[in-house]
Amino acid sequence: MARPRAFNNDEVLDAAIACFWRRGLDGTSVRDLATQMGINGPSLYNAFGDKRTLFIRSLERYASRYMRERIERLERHQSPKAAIQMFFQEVISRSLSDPDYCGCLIINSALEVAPHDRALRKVVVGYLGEIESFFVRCLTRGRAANDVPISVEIADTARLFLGLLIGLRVAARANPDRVLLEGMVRPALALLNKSKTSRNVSQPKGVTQC
Amino acid sequence: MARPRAFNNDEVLDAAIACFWRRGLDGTSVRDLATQMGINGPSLYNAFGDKRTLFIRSLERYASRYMRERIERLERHQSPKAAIQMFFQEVISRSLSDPDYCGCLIINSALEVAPHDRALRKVVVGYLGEIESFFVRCLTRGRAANDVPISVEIADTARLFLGLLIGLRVAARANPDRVLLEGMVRPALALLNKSKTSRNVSQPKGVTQC
DNA sequence: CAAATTGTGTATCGCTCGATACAATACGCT
DNA sequence: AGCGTATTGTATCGAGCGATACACAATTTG
Repeated sequence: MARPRAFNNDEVLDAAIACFWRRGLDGTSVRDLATQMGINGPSLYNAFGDKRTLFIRSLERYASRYMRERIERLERHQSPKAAIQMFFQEVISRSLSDPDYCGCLIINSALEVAPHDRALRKVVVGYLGEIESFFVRCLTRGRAANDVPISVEIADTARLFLGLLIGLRVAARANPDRVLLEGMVRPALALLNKSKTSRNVSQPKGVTQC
Repeated sequence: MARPRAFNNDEVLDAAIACFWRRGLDGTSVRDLATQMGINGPSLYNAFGDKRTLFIRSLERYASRYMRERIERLERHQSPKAAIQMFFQEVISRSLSDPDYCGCLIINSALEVAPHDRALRKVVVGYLGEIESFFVRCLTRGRAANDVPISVEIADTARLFLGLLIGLRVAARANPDRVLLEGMVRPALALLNKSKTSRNVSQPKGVTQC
């Protein structure tokens, strides 16, 4: 019963995600946002409240479109162990092919905004927890399928993978070097291939296992 | 042969470090800096050029006072393997007792400024390389002392530790939880104790395993 | 059609930012 | 002492910030 919106919320949110992804919350101005979203400042405030709220909405959409998409796709189509391996392989591939050093919006936010914003910290911690849970599920199912060695302590190994993922994405922003990124992941993934009963086969160096 | 400085460069640099540590480069204003450093704006510019140059000076002093201090102290007084273990133990202890969620200035900078500043990126990458080299040295010496299993691939394991350190400090800024931080480190440090704890038999040289 | 309501576009608010102009000040030097 | 020089304090610059006032446009409802 009034004038309708001239834009689609999800489409302009994607533009906002791109802005925050590259420059962070403080590094992105409302003018940048409005320009990239193709709307005017007042329309932005009318639709999303303020910059921080727009950031929260963008972060939530990012989590769905990128993090959860990857997790659900890998869990649906891969074996538990392969899901973990391909998860890191995809992240490394993405990090190396990104000319803007964007990294991961969630992890960027964990460092930029979480320490200074209690509510946003809880949101970010929740997203990180989803990633950790993904690792826990994969490890649990992998062990049930006898595909993950008994020597792997599931809870701590999931935490290791989470920490390594964070380190990987942060390191890639400063130094996106394939040798470094693949190297830091290799010994961790090797934990999943330790032979359970007899000898194991060492991975040839320089080859990304998948 | 003129009016002398009314302040000590190192002392005010320590105050600048505290500011940048808490809020980052963009999050710290020149007014904040001047106030905390106990000097006036023009004195700051006269002594250090501009904010970015002051940040570089602060970062360099931080690297010496904190990162290199820890590395040199641990390498001097601990066995190679214990140096690595205590390194992580100290970082976790520090992260858990820090009410301001400061993290590590170098790692914070890797995410905040490195992607947007080529010169600073090289500086940060250099500092990260020093940490990686510390791990390489410890692992090399530990293996020479028969204290690190032959199964440990030194270069990649050093990269793993670097990645894990970064992930640890970033995660701690968003979620400083002892269970999480100690858990993510435990499986990595366990790599250093593999064949030792399982059952006796320190590795006879010449027997290749894994 | 007219009234009511909501989005849009222009212009701008008050504020803080990084960085300086300028004059007063305090020291070493001869 | 008194000149030369570097530092200090005050006051402020132009630019960009987040956010909004206000009039106009577009749509639904009566």
